Amino acid sequence: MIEETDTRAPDGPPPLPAPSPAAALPAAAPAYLAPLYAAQRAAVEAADGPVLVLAGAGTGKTRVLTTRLAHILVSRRLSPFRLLAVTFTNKAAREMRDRVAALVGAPIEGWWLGTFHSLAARMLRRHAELVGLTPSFTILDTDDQLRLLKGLIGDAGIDAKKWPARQLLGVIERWKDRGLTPDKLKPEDGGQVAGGRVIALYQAYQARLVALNACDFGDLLLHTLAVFQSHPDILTDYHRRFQYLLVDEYQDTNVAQYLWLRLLAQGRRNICCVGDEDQSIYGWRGAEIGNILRFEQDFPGATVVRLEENYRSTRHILGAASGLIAHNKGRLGKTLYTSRDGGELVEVYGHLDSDDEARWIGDQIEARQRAGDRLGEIAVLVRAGFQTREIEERLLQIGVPYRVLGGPRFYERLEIRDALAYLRLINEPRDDLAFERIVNTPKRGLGPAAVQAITRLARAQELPLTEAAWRLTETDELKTRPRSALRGLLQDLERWRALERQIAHTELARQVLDESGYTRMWQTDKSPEAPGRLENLKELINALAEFVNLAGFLEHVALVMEAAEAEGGDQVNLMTLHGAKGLEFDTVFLPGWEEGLFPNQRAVDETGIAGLEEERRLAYVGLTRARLRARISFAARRRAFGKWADALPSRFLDELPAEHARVKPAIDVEVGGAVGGAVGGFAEASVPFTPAPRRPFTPPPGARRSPPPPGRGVTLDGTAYEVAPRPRPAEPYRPGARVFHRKFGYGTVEAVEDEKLEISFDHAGTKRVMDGFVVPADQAD
DNA sequence: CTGGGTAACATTTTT
DNA sequence: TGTTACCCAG
Repeated sequence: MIEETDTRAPDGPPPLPAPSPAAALPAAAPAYLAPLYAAQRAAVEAADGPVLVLAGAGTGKTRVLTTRLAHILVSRRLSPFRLLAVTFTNKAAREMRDRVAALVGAPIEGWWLGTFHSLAARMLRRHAELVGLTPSFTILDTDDQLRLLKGLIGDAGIDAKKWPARQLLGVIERWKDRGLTPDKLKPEDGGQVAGGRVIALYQAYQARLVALNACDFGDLLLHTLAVFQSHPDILTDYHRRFQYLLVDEYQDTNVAQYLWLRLLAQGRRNICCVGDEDQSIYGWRGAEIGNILRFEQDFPGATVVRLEENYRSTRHILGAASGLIAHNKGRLGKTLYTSRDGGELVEVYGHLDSDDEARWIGDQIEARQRAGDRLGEIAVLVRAGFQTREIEERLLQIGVPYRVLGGPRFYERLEIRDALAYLRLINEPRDDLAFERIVNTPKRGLGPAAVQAITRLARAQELPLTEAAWRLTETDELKTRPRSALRGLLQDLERWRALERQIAHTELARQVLDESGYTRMWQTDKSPEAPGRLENLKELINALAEFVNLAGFLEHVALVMEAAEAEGGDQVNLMTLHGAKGLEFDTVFLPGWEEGLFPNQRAVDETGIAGLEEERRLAYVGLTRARLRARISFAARRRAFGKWADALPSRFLDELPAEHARVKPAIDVEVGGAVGGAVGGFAEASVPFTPAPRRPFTPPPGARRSPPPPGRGVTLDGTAYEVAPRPRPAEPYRPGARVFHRKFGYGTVEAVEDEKLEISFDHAGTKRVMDGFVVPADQAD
């Protein structure tokens, strides 16, 4: 039987929140319950048994989640040790920790809170031997995985050109997402991938991981799952421990995670999952939207609570988003409503090309700034990371401060990975990947030939590379020079390992980087990025200081560490739509709504209608990030791989309800209202999958392109144009002069050499530029 | 073995 | 356009 607290609005205006069981609470309800409305309160108070909270965008999900945890702790006088809370990102985990602490009035110590991966890693450290690992196992990242797999692909004689490691790793990871270890696969599951040898490759890959005493991300879940399944006593222990389970972003869980949760929930059945099927955007990573759609079958007797009152966005934004998402099938169906009326329509702007679009975004942001808005309340949300470049360039040029969220991770940087490889190798001598990475970094004369000799011996005798290297130094196979270089490295490693027990790990790290010559390598490097790399290494040591030991730090790095948040201050936020989930801003720009880019062509090609629906959910997520205004835009041509490519307006534009969205001309023209069709009439109404004939965007009459920068190019109609640089200045520039460059912004002249200038730009580094391309700073337009 | 050169290639989204 | 992979000369 299903008990459902339903606060859905019938047709017409939303009713007052219906009285719910929660309303009958004794008068002495705790203060933290007061700000909740009925459905929220129901979600908080339905503590026992399975609970599914369907939380629409902006309905106060986080408040419900945190209050629920606080409520369980307080009302049950429960020890935090008895809680297991799973979030999707580390950031979400931190936020939850802080907010619960604020509600309870004290920091909560000792509860199991984190991502699936970090929680699973924590468990696996305790039971590593049961799956053939030691507790100090290494967690590999994508780069390591790829290098490992590349080696195996070569060994198996698979054509690496035809089967890129990336793709094969994708196949293996999707299997892992579904809980499929090699033994669970039938030969036909491999199909013709890698000439029918993927499964064998998968097997070899797993065998290598065990030999390296390593795990990839998927293994953290799968190994833990295997432990639960083969050791009921251990599972029972966890059942006893965890009285309440809480899962955020349930729509983004994959099968392996689902199985993991189900096993843990078997004990007490107190599992609360929170999610929104309309915000499921990780299908490409193996997320199964079916998990949330099926919750009531999986957990019979579940209480289902719907949160549908949106507190975030204006009616128009909500209406536009709802109209769009209504085109999806396979929903549980929620009707979000808001009591807030009015507000601006969602505006749609067409541009001639992506440069214009970027320029327009810059202008709009400056206008908001003039209107007194904070830049931090503005976000530009793009489909793919590369889109930020053009926008960044423009913002740089006009001097609008911005930050890019979710850029490259800290630990993905070259120098950090190198440094970590040293530390990993000290921590785990069997870590061949780390060994390979640093044998010849910095250069010590151990090139391909030496490495090959080590590898050959390691293979023949089934030894880790470190061990094989030791033996090799005792033979005369290597010439004396490389041999003594190798011996030197091995002795250093031994020494550092011994040192680890004696000195603080931060000091150890510093010494390792120093004595290995790694620091010196960057100090003597004169490339412009070298100073930054040294900076990052310093930061690495600082980060290290926050951990009790090296092992703890290495785990943190693999699972948690993110790029340092860009320095504070009031800045515009640039990020991908995926990265924006869970955030909100007053003003949101959504550029690049073009067929092929958004919806993304590959998503549609690879997964068909499911992919298209996921793209649509992504659009929904984007729109619902906006509190006050959302501005969508598209361009008729966009730079791709440095070349211009034509683009058609996204079919999603046609799906925006006309009463909530309006097409606006982008540049210098007055056109009244919509041009036709649902919103814009940019395209024929599209039926998913019959790629409807799409009409190219024709700019509104009178649209004026901003003047092209000096240089050569091709205009929209295909004719080549050439714009001469401005005439040479009458007076030559002198060092110290302030100048402005169209692309790089403001800067100071460092050196003058005939008509060539060396300019140190405020935001774009030092460049050499012809003087005709800059103007004195005070003459900048 | 190293470093500089050119050619080919890539862009979805991330724990 | 920007990065990486491979090739050749020193």
